[in-house]
Amino acid sequence: MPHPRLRFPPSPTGYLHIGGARTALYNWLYVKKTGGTLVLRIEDTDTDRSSEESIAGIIEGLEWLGIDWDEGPYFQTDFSADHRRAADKLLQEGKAYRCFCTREELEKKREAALAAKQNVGYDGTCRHLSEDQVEGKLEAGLDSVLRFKVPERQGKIGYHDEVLGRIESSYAEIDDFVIVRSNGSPLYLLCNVVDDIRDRISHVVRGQDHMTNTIKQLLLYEALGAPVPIFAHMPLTLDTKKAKISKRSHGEIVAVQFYRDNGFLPWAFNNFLVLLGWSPGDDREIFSREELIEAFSLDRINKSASIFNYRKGDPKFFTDPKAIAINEHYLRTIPVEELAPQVREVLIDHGLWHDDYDGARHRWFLDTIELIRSRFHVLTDFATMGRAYFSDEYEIEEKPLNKNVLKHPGLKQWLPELADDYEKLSDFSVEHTEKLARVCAEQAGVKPGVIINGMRTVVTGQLAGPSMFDILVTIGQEKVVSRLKKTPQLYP
RNA sequence: GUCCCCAUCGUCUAGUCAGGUCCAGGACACCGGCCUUUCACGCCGGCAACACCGGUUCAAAUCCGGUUGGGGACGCCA
Repeated sequence: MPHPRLRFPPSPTGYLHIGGARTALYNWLYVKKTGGTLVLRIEDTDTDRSSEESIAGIIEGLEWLGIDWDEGPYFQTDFSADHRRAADKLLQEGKAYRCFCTREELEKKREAALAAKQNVGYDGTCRHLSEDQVEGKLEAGLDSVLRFKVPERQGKIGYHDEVLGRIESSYAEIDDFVIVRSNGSPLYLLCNVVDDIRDRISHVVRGQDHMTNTIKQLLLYEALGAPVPIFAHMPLTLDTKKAKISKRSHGEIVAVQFYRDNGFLPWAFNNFLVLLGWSPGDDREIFSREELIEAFSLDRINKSASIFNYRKGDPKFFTDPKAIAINEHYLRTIPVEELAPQVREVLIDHGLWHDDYDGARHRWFLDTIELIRSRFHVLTDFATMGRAYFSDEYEIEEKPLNKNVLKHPGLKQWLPELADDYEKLSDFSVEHTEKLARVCAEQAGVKPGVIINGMRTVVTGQLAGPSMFDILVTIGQEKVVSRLKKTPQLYP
């Protein structure tokens, strides 16, 4: 295999969802590993359901993930001449035939078969129509579709799947499938094969939901006289009720965009996705881009479906806990310089950005991220839990307000007094602020924790956070003094 | 109904092809402990699985058969 050529062929009928993203990722990884080419092909032949926004959304999603492609985007509808030519050829060569069965008739038969618990496939009504009969119906102006004529052969057809091994199916089990609509437009099964042949696709990596398509497409490759590519069918991703995840039934939680909007690091999300159905064979779970490309292989893709562990209404985890765990791992461990631009974006979005964070206060900005990030899970936490570091307008959370402030009425005096002391401090350092806080506690006759935790609540609005005196120094003398002096306003 | 695929902790998974080193390893989640001004990080410890039945074998998570369960497909969608 000199130069692998793979493709990601989304249909633009909605946003990019995690199943599609994972398929794109696996294709991308294989291409990167083998030095191959990735083709992006938009399969927009379903004109009723395809939309421009959807195309934009899918491309945006791929770009956010960092999944780039080498060719395309191609649009399937731009190649309809190819598809029609292939269909004509099949008809001419007797490998396809006109079928005049109406949708109504077909639907009726289908329902009857289902009700009688009979096989539901096409019964071949039009397969043996004589030329005269076909002419007659055509002259009568009847609509017809083109069906592929599955060869009448004994035995089985099959292929080697890189994930699943040998897959086969009896010829007798395969129904004559429609390849061209009555309006003349060719359908997926055909278009997809014609395009893959033209694009010289060598490897088809797609979901297991395509397995029956693959069997039919094998026939198409043969009929069109083209070599078949290598196939690898990935396991599906199911929900906790073991239903296939879909845009329709799961909504935004399965949309890639949701993860971008909720503070995921793109690479962290890729890292989560790749583990849904693949593992390196050892205990590693966190991979850099280079490590993952190096470790990836098709034959280590799992055979069985994985579950996207999203529990609706879970108060603690807004999505799969493992996804969050991986994201927070990256959030807390990547070089702060790498994280800073992404925090910057979030702060801009929330109106918390100051330009001097790029200039005079850049060091401060980096140090602040370093100080607070170990408690955060997603980027947006910098704008919510971390708000008091970047703005004077922040909320005091109710729980710490009650527990750390209101419970100790004395703080009404102690904290402003401490603020006076802090104001006089010429060296506003961790050592000095701590010393004064402890003196303050001693004079008040309370444990240092009372002063410290009261101060934390007043200064940050939060129940928990980094070491208190690091916070003070980070937020700065002036702001700390001013915030502490306002303590009495918190009491009713 | 027919065909295809799959089956290890709650979840993601290692181990299955080349049977013994597995009374099954890791991660997440959960529970406990240490650390600590809080919370988190970190560290230490714990809970927790080979779907079932039969066969082959000295030996089965691993091989074979069956059962059950789950999923997918069966469209003039992709």
